[in-house]
Amino acid sequence: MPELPEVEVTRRSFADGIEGAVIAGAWQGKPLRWPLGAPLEVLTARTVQAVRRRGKYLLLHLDQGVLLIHLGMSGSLLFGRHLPPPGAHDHFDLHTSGGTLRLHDPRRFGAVVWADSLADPRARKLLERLGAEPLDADFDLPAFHAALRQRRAAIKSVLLAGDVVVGAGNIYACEALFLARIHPATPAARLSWQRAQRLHAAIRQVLQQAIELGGSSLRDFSSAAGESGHFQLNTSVYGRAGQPCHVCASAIRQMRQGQRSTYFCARCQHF
DNA sequence: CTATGGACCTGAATGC
DNA sequence: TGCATTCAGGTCCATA
Repeated sequence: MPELPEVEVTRRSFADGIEGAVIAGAWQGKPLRWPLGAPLEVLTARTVQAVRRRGKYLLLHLDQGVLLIHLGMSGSLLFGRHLPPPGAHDHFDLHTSGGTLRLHDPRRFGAVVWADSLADPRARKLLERLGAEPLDADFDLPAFHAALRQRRAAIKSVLLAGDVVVGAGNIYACEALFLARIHPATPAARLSWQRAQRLHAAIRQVLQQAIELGGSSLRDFSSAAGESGHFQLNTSVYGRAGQPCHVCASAIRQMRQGQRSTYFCARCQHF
């Protein structure tokens, strides 16, 4: 479930508990998407100074170096003082004086990567192509519109690529386009200033709202501790193929764009 | 350079 | 019931 809102809610859920803690050691299970890039021992005795987020990456700033964590498609983090032994899909444990941070990731598209600093080529390779932070001031409309004008690809694909603006994955890209009443297959370059403005606002609104909703739902997810606890998505279009549009009641449609499902309302969303 | 399709991996849901 | 196919919230990489 990790798009920007879920990553941000996850970050907030353990940042206070781990900041200032000292790492006692770390454990790795099966390989993740990329190797850590250093012996596990580089982490030992380091202090976690801050937990930040860039796009869908979590950045654990240590007193020496930085740990980049990505949740991939199926990853989630658990933080606690007394975790059970790692299960089949737990692949990384960071033991600290404040508790253990555990990466659970059945598909293993996630990653934990160590770098000397954010200037380290290993970190830069992962972060340098990322687009604007949608909830920050640097996500400004003129730059957004200018970037879109240079892309002939479908706007949905451009959003997913994450090099114009980060954070909206398959769910929230569909939701934002619905809110902005833009057809997902519209070439990005064809969006007028006004429509880019609607999309700009929609992206922010959808992500911000999901963070607020995610807070309560994730809390009950962690208390369920591995139980059914799937949090309820309140979507307008995503996953609603065939169901009536909440605005116009026509059936929500599903199509394929770049190997991903896109959901949209053909009546509300225009080219 | 941009755009597109394949790759990575596992489990759940669907289809015959 | 059993087995095969499809699909899933991401993104890097090779290829046109």
